[in-house]
Amino acid sequence: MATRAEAKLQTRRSLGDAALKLFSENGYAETTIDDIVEAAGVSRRTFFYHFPTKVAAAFPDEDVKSDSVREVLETKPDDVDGIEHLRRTIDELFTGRFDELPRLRERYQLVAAIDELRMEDLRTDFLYEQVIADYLIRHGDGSSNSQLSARRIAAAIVGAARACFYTWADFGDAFDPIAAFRKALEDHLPSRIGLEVPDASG
Amino acid sequence: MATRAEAKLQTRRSLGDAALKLFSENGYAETTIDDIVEAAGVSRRTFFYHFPTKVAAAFPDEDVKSDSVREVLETKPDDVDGIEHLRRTIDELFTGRFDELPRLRERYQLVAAIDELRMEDLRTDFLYEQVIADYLIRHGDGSSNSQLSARRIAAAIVGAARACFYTWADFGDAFDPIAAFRKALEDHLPSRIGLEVPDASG
DNA sequence: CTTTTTCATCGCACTGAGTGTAACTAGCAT
DNA sequence: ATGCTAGTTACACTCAGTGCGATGAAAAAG
Repeated sequence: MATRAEAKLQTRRSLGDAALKLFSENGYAETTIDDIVEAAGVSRRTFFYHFPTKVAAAFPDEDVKSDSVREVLETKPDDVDGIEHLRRTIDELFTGRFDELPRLRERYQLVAAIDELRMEDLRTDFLYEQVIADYLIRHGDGSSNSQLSARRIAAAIVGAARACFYTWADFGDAFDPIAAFRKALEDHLPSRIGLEVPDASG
Repeated sequence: MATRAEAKLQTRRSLGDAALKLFSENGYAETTIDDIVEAAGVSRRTFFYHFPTKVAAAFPDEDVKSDSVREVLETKPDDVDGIEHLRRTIDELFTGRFDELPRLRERYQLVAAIDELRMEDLRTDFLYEQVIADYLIRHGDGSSNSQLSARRIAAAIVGAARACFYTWADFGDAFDPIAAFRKALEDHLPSRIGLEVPDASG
């Protein structure tokens, strides 16, 4: 065992791997935390040192928090338009998730199959949806229609991201999720900040 | 106490009311099921006879299941087009939720404010999203782009419904959620079954 | 009106997720 | 070498949710 940080990461990986393996083999409900820690060779309490909940073990690399995205959105460079800044941020956020191929696709096939994992995925999706909606609402005129548009756009974008992920989990290399998402982003993001049409047309 | 059915409904209402009251006053995590059943004057076991989980008590009138929507979708009349049948079904599903005004808006303000309730709301939303996506996928050509379009459309529609609800919870009578949703439905549903453009333009 | 069945309610004991606390120990900085 | 930090551990606890069986009154059957 070398450095402390490595050892920590090691146990986290062990727990995540064991969890994913047991979830896929025996089912989510049928797997207890005691099963996971036994397979990983650590104590029960250690599990909760690394993960706040049972489902969280299935997403051990989920580090990007919605708060950090909020911060990025607030530090807009002066030379880019507000919508363009948003577009770039979302684009990076989406494409950044594809760094750790190919285990990602295996994971998402499992996420698509297991209810509880899909719900956790949906939970984080919704956090991003809120961040985007808040950003658009803040740049709107405060009217109900402006708020509605903002919420619709945010939901459509995040929903499109989810659609890309699941279609990719289904079709694999025959489908390019990044290109598909970029197209969706173009479709749904208005060209300028004074928005009223939630779905732009080419 | 008259009929058994009335008494049952009475108990269910008591539990739902007590839960909503305690959630809003003391917070969700701070409210235990023992608190709820004490306030409602029934036993702990009775709670789980009426509701499968703690969150479910906040949605005591949620009877429409996604399975029943699936059935409706499968019994398409011959004289209407597939997309039109879908449009009508979704429209009815959405507008049907506004039958029990005005307690609905009060409830949704709470749902918007409490994380755990929003998640439960999102859970049912996603069930509908899957039903719609499956319907569209079944009518597609089986290609990855067809599946992607189906998923995007379903996500955009259900997301728009959610946007309408939350905007309505915020603005109240100054905002007409039904009209807003009908417009969203027009925007996102393609005019015919051979779909390739996820977002139609008027 | 009597008998039988149904079912909403209740009590009890149990599993499993998640937390608080405090102790231990190996890596780390000075 | 020494004190500090932080990953790990054991124990005890709360609370959500389940299984099972009992009760009593409404409802149906005779």
